[in-house]
Amino acid sequence: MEEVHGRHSSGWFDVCQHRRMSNTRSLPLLAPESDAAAGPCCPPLTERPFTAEEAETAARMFKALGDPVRLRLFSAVASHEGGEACVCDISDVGVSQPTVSHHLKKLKEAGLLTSERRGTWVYYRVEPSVLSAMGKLLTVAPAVL
Amino acid sequence: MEEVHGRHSSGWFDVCQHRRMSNTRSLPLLAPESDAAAGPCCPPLTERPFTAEEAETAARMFKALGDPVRLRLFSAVASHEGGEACVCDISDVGVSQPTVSHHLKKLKEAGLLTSERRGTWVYYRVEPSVLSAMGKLLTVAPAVL
DNA sequence: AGCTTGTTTCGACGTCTGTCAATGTCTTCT
DNA sequence: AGAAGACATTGACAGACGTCGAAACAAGCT
Repeated sequence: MEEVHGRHSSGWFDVCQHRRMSNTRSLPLLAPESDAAAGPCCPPLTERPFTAEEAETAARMFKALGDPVRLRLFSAVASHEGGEACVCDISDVGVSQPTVSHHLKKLKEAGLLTSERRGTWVYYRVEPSVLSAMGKLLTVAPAVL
Repeated sequence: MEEVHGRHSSGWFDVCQHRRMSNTRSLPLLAPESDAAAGPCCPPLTERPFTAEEAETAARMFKALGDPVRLRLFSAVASHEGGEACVCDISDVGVSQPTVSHHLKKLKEAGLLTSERRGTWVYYRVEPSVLSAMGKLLTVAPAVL
């Protein structure tokens, strides 16, 4: 058996790689649909003091990324080819597999990831609108001072 | 007694307002100095999977902003004129004064704020290098997919 | 049908976190 | 010196959180 890369049994990896190009749909960058956490949440942090509601919303996203394991998982998904990854490809973060699942669920609840089951595997994708929203949040206004 | 805005005794508020315009210095937007938590911590989230160390570092910052009260405090400081504010000007976030102090300490420990005592009051400033570092973190690479 | 593999859910445990009242420290004013 | 105001620290407590093993669920394979 040619052991390719670690603790997984042979066979499933190529399948994962093979399935990779099945979604060429462009992600809805600014589609404000039903999802609550996503979308146009808040102004830049430096523009004006946040209201209680804005802070509640934005803090949810920051909190989701405030755990090292979650951050690694999120980064792994975000940097994966096609912008998606199956759990088996990213669960090498030093914690048990149920814990990985728990964190992925948290990221999903925070609106940062979406999941889809295709056959045996579950694929996670980043929600790009949220990413850009958070980027805007941290935009330092050029000529504020 | 003219109850102005809640649970604070009268008198100190207007004094704070008066002190407010005493600093017109422009903030060093990209001064990379000695501070440990700040500076070049991590690549963009979408570039490659974070290592354990990178995740640990970046998660600390996200975690610090992962609380609504802290986020309001940080936003209040960041959006204040001159980029700094005394505690008395931003402590109207619905929690007790010790709790405000506790959160400001957390933000300071995370490297997001610095504090300086001037006379009776303590002024908090944002650490701009950290802000821009977090902004870069959330940069979505243009042509990744 | 049974077995195997990938993933989620459940239940429990210890730790961390946000909150407050009470107290302490530092500074200014009288 | 004494009093008062601004802010920090301490101690305590309830709730949230991260973690795991065990069990459940889902899909493919023999």
